Amino acid sequence: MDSKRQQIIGSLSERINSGRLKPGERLGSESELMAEFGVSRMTVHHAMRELEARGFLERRKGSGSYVAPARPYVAIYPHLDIRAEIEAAGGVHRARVLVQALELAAPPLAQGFGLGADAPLFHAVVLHLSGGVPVEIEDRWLNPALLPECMSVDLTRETLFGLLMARRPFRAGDERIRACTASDEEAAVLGLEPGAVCLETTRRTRSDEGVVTQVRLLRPGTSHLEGRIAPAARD
Amino acid sequence: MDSKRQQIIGSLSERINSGRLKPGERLGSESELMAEFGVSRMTVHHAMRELEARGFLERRKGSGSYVAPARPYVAIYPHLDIRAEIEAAGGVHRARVLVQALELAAPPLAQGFGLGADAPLFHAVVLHLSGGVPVEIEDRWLNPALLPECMSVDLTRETLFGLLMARRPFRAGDERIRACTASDEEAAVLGLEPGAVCLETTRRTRSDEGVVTQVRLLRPGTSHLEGRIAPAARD
DNA sequence: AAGTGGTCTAGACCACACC
DNA sequence: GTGTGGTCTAGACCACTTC
Repeated sequence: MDSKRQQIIGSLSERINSGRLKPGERLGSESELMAEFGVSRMTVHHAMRELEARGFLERRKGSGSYVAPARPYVAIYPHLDIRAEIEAAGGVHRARVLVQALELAAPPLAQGFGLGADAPLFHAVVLHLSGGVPVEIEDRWLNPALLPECMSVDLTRETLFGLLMARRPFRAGDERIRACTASDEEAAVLGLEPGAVCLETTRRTRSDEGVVTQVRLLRPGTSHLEGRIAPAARD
Repeated sequence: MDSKRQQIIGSLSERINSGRLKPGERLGSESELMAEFGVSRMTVHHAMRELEARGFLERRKGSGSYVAPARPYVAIYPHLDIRAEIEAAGGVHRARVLVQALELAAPPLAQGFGLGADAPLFHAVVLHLSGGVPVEIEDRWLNPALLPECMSVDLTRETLFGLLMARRPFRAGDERIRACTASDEEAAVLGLEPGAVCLETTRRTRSDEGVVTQVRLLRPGTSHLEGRIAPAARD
């Protein structure tokens, strides 16, 4: 037996999802729904409040409750942690460390981190393999102040992504995906023909203190990213 | 002046976000918080209920309220109308219709739509241009029952994406991104060298009644997709 | 048995929108 | 002024977890 609140939520959301109530249309007032469902006002109120939180309704004080405009859709990709991705696919993750050093970065890169041109950045290049097959080159720059142990970490056992998530949860970031061809060196590392087609992801994550890390991920073009489509979250 | 509910929400979420309360830790009971904040139980209750809905808390009847485990991060790509995307970039959208027909689809494709092999599907191939420059080939299959006017639509004036979004009879879907090379025909249409690198997005959207549409979007490799990184939404 | 969250009520006062 | 949603209260009963 559903609670009364759930019955109201179910009844109203059905009217909206079925299209019988269209975006912009007004619902009954709390008093009207109170009478219709035979419950107290607070019960109606909290049911509608929940529908508002879920993005089905917009409520306007002094005016009424209206069906919210349709939300845009987004594609959601959970591809952030290469190790988790490989293991989810039933593979075994291995890593080969190609670079792990403190380096003076090119000025535009250093500027992105809000550091002077003479401040060294941590630079790592790691080849990730699934069951011995190369799947991704990770080329990462990192503000060493935010992960002091970066030079002593064994990157074959831990991913920088995992470390960063545990130590330095970030707030937000942006990402770009494009198609490109591998350089001779990259092709050799990934075991591809020179000039082979690749998928490149560039990502930058920020916390309150500035840019945390910037990474370029290169995958063979034969691999693909898988995401799902859903209505955009509110906020 | 914040409402009491907002003060409670702010106070509790600050304790969680600052890390003073860690995932899994127990919060005070409703009665304790009632005393701490000097409000009635219902006020505490609804504040915590909202925090639970936002994914900060987990509440267990008979046990207590606990800080929810950290949410994983995901990359989020907006689903944009190619036309809106071009215009947002200051370009002028033009379309060239290469195919607009009802066709008998290959059996695996028809099956995906839950239709018999003898049921025709709507098939459209449209080249989208920005200021005369080709930016995308849209190759779409569509259940004609869900968009009856599909054969009479002027696809140079309206995008199928826009039409479908307006009707939005779909609930969810999946999407794949990969790098590939253009076929000779595709390269000619996009104005690229034969075998040029491209970015391919394949998308399938479903409603309660089955697959609504399946589309393959092909862009020159020089273009890129832009997304953002954020904590995964609940649900 | 004691404590927890889940639900519901009846009543009250408020700020705001609309006419 | 009337009606709307926003907020808060005090009290009640319930189902569940924990001991």
